Amino acid sequence: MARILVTSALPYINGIKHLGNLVGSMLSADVYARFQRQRGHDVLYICATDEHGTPAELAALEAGLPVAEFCRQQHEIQSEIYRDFRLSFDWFGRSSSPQNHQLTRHLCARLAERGLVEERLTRQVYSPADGRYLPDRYIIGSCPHCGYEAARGDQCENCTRVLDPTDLEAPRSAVSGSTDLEVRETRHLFLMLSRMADRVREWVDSREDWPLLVSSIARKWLDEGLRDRGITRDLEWGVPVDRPGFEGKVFYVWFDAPIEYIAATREWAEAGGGERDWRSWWYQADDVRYVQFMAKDNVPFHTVSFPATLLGSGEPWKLVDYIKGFNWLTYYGGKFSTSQRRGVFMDQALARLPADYWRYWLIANAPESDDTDFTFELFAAGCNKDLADTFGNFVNRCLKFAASRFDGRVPDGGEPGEDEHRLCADLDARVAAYTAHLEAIEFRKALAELRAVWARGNEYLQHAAPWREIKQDRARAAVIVRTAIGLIRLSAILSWPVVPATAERVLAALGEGESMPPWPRRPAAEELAALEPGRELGEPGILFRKIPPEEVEALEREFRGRPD
RNA sequence: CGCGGGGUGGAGCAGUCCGGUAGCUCGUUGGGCUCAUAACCCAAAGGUCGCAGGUUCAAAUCCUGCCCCCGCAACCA
Repeated sequence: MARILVTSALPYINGIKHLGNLVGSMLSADVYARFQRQRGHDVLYICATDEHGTPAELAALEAGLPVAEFCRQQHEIQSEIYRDFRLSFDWFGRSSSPQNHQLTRHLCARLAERGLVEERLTRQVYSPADGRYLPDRYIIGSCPHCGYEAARGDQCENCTRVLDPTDLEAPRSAVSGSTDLEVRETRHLFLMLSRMADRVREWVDSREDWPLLVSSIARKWLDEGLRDRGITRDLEWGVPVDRPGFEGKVFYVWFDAPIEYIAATREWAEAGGGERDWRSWWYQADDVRYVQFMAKDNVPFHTVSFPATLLGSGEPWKLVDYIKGFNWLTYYGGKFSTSQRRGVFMDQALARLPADYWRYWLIANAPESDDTDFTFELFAAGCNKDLADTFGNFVNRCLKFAASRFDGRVPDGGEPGEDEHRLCADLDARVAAYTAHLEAIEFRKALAELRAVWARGNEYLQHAAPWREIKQDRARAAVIVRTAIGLIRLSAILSWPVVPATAERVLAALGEGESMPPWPRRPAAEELAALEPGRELGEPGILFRKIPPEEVEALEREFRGRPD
C-alpha cells in the first residue's frame, strides 16, 4: 500500500467557481484520489480556499462585510457546493487558518536565517480616497502607446504592452475612480529566487516524467532567469509579518497560498483528535508520492516559487513528485470569466443536472493536450450518447429483463460458453488499459476505455440475445443475464471515480452496499461471477435522463453572452 | 525576430521521436435487428494532415521560411 498525497490548486475565495476552474484542478484530483483509494492506497486529498489578497478585500467591501466574515461565509458556500459535487477532500481548509499563519511565518524566518529573504524599498501607488495601496492592475488610465483609455497599470489590454502604473496618463483608482493618487515608498520582503535558481533547476531537471506542458513552463522561467520576488504587501487581511518596521503588512497571497497545502494537512490532523500525523505526509516523507493538479496558469508557482520556498528553508519538506497541468476549458470559443459571469458556474450547473453529468463530461473532455471548448450541444451529445444510451441503457435493459423473466433475481443454472469467454478476454484487456491510463492520469484515454466497457456490455447482450434464448434454452438465458448483471456491477465499480453517485445507486440495487467499492483485482471471469445466484435485485430506475434539443436551446438562451 | 502549447475528414483526438500509399471515437446517410432511455451488426459519404519551398525512390512525419489560435511575460490570483 502506497501513501499518496493529492492536492488541487486552491480555489480563490472570491466567488463560486465555474466549470473551467473545476475540471482543471479539483475534479481531476478527486477522480484520481478516488481511484487510488479504490486501489487500496492510503490517499490524503487536501484542498482549501485561498483567501488573501486585494480581490478578497474588495469583494468584502462590495458585500459590505468585514473581510474575515466575508471569507468565512464564502468558505461555507464553496464547501457546500463541493460536497454536492461529491469532491472527496479529506480536508477542505482555509489559507487564513492559524496553522497557516504559523507555518508561513516559520518558513519566512527560516529563509531569512539562511540569507534568502531581503528587505527592499519599493515604490507603490497609494490612494488616500480608498485608504489603501493599489496593485498595478487596479490603476486605470490612458495607454501612453496607443491611447486606449481603460489600460491597466500592469498591461494595456488593447496593445498588449507591459506598463508601469506611472506610465499611465490621467491615472485613477479602479476601485473608487479617485484621481488623487500618490507614489509612496514602502518597505517589503523579497524572496531571493535568483540565489536559488541552480537548486531549483537541479530539482526540476530531476523530474523526468513531468508532462510537456508542465516541464516546458518550468524550464521557460528558469531559462529566462529567476528574479527576486516581493512576498509581502500593504494589506490588512493576510498573514501578518512579525518583523520590526512591517506593522500593518502581510505576506503576499502567492507566498502563503501553497504553504496552506501543508498547513491544511495540519488542520486536518488537529481536527482528528491526535490520531492523524500531518508531519508524516510532509516532513521527511520519502515514502509519500505527492501529486498536484492545476491549470497552466498555476504551473510557475508550483514548479518554481513554492519549491524554492521549501528547498530554501533547509528543512526536509516533501516536494511534489508529479504535476498534472491542464489547458483551459473555453466557453463557446471564449473565456470562462468569473468577473464577467461568463460561462456556467458550479451552483448553476447543479441546479440543472446532477453532479455526475457534469463530472462525466468534464473528465471525458478534460483539456489535457489543448484547450477544450464547452458548448451545451457538445455537453448534451456526450451525456446522451454515453451516459443515457450506453451505460444507462445497458443497466436498464438487463435489470428489466431479469425482473420480467427471472423474478428479479440473479438467475441460477447454466455454464459460461464461447460468448462469455470472449467477453472476459476483452474486459481483461479493457480494465488493464483503463487502470493504466488512470494511473498515468490520462483522463481522456481512460474514459475512452470506460466507454468501451459500457459499449461492450451492450454488444455482448445483443450478440448473446437472451430474449431469443429464453424461448428454447432457459439455462443459457440464465447464464447470459447473470453475466450481464455481473458486468453491471463491474461497470459500476470502474465508473465510481467519475460518477460516484450513480455507481453507488447501481451497486445498491445489486445489493452491494459498500460506499467505496474496491478496484477489481481478479480476472473478469471471476469478477462477473461475484454475485451469487438467487440474490434479489432492486430497481435503480432510469440512471441518466436524456437532455432534449429544446432543453439545449433553452440553456443556450439562458447562459449566452451574459453581460457584466 | 520575447517564451511556451497547439493547428490532421462536420466535432474531438491518435499517428510526428525511429519517413513507406491517413487511423480511432462521435456525428451524418442507407440497410438489418428489437429485451431496452434502444442498442448492436453491415455498408457508404466525407481529409491534397495550417501555407510555401527543400531533402528523399517515398514526407502528416526530416529541414527552411511564413500564417493562424490559445496562454504566459513575474504587482491578477
